[in-house]
Amino acid sequence: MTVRKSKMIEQEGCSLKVVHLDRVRRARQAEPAPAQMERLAALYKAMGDPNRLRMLLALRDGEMCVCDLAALTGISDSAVSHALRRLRDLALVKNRRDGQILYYSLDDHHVAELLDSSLDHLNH
Amino acid sequence: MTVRKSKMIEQEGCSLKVVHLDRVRRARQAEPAPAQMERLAALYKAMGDPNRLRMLLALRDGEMCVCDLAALTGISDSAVSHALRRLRDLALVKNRRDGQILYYSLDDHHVAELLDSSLDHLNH
DNA sequence: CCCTTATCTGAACGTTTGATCAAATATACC
DNA sequence: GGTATATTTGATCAAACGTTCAGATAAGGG
Repeated sequence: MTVRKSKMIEQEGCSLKVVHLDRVRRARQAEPAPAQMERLAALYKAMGDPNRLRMLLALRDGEMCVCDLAALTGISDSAVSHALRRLRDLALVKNRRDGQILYYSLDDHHVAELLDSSLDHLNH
Repeated sequence: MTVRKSKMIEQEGCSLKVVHLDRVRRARQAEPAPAQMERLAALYKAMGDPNRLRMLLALRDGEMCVCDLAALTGISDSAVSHALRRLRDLALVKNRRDGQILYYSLDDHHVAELLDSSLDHLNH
């Protein structure tokens, strides 16, 4: 039964083979809370899919229905619905029903700002 | 042989079943160039993995070697190396060799700013 | 030159993902 | 009620993903 290096580091009890333990400790302390980390990673992962990203970007200009988004992305209504549910679970979008039609929009202006600032950074 | 709805829309020649064709057209026009879209999605996808995200966040405070990042994340050196290659291919990180050790850092201040602004948005 | 350390590479493998299909639900209109 | 439209749901499946392992490469020190 071998004790793994990384395991030992996690226990903070050993500096075996780690080149800059101080640096690692500092990084640990500067880390956001695990819950925040997880949320941020989940957000990025959700936005990391081209179709979902297209939907989010499109919704910056106003609400759209499932059908519209299917037309925009070229995937089926069902696929769009699945994608929207994921975005809704992450509180990135919300919807409003008008008769048979569900209109989706960005949940909150922070989402739009996040997307906008990312686009800004893309253009150096 | 059935012609699919979305296919027809892509050809801009038909409004069959699409509820708001005007809205879809507008979204299309407002879309960033495909190359930009792909890059943005690739960036988000890369940052969407918890271990890669932790590495990027850690590197905001200064360079670290592969070993350090393995200690931080708890995954093997090899896994870290694979992850770093992916981040390097996307120009998110760069490295500098000092003897046997490779020091990795964020490629550019825009990367740090992107991460920082995302963290800001998390805190409403 | 051999040995050690730090990192990289490629293959393998289990897991997750995103799309599709068929069937279910919800709303509107007759 | 019945039919039509809009959307959701659950199952399924191939493709993509992240990790690990074993072996390769690079650099330093005896």
